[in-house]
Amino acid sequence: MSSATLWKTISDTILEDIASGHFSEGSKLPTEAELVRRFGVNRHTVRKSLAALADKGILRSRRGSGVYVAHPPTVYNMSDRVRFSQNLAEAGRTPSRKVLNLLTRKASREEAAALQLTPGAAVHHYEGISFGDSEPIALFQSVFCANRFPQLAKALEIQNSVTRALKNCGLKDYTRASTQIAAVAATPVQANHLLLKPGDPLIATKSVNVDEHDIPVEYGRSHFSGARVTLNYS
Amino acid sequence: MSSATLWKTISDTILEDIASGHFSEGSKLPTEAELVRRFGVNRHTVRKSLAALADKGILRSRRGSGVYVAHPPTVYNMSDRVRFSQNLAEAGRTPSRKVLNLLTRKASREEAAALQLTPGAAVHHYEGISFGDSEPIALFQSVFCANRFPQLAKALEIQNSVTRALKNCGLKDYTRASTQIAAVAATPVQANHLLLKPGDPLIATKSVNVDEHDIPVEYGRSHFSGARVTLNYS
DNA sequence: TGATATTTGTGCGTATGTATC
DNA sequence: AGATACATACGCACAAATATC
Repeated sequence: MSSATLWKTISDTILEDIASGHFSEGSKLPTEAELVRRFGVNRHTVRKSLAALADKGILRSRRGSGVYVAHPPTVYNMSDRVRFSQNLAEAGRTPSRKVLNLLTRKASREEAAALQLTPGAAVHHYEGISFGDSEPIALFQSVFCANRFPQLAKALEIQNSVTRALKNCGLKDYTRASTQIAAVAATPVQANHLLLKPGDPLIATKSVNVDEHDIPVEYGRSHFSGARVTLNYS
Repeated sequence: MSSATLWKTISDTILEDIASGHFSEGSKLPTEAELVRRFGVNRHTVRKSLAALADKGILRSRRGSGVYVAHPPTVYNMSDRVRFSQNLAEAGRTPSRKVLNLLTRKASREEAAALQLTPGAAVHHYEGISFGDSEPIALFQSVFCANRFPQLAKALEIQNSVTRALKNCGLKDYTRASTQIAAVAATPVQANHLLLKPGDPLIATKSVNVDEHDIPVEYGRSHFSGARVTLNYS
């Protein structure tokens, strides 16, 4: 064991603490300063140990907050009838939502094309973060034709569920017509929302949901945390 | 194109929202608390983003009220017949006035010289703030010969317009004879009135208005907010 | 007018990220 | 590997100005 470096030893010790349940999933590790005292080494050495575990996806650090134990990835099923809540419940996680922005505005060219509207038509803009067990899973941004669903904005304010809000506006069912998937790097703001670092990989999806007559009702864009989500087509 | 830091990214995002017309001139931005929710960052971070834009003159904050999109500099025409209200109306802004001081006193040496009076002659002192769309544009301070216009002080109390008050006192028309222009730093008091910071640049003007016989009737001094006004000679 | 809530301004302390010596 | 310094970011608390009823 003479070849083992100081930082590797510390890294292994922390790993054992996690494996033994001393530090559980999502919990906060002692601060770097505390670890410095505990192991009697320089802060750089502690940081190297933590960085090694963070690279493996075992730890996650947040500037100004602390270092945390990461969760294992969640499997997200991409069937033709995608329902966020149901999806996460199947994965054994408790779903929740945080609305960042909810307003009615004019559609961009891209949005108008996706919803088959005239450019500049009014749309409801619904934007927020999806959580599983209080951990951010994805950023979502959906637009709906305001003309077809005049009361949707208010319904979304109350309902906290797109499916239920649309049902309140008279839409019984909707299915996923098309989806584009890409991988992008997280912007600082995206990274912050998802508790990641800028540049971390995201799964970017663009999808159109249609009603029973194949008329588009929703154009949704999502950014999943690449480290915490695996998309599953089946 | 996300820049390095969080605050810079947020700053750029807000700038884009302004450029795209999402936030228009003079309109109120979401509160800091709302931006905190939307961007998911600490309030200090939001404030740093806003401060960066405020330093550029793009935003302006008012304690207890909110943060607003600043107007581009108002063009103030310095013709030979300057009328404040008309001037701002031409610039598409609603003019108003707030009188800070209205009294009759003895003229200083400088004032007596400008009005061609004997030193110590009585003058009406008229001082206040000019607004465009409720935004302070300039501080003004005018003196008039009290001997020639005995009722002017009362007229100014009622009229809220120098042109109309002078007309009530028998003066049909007056024109600008001379103007001196300088740039000075705002004193704390001036800055407070103009919603600026002490040391911010001001355009200081001194002008003499004369009647049809070239006899001085008004000696006016103004301090325009350098950030909000561009003087235009034509 | 006055009481209360909202919003911005400010300060202090703490934590992580990065760079240099 | 150690020591120091600075930048970025978070958390909390309170003051001051404004808005609202």
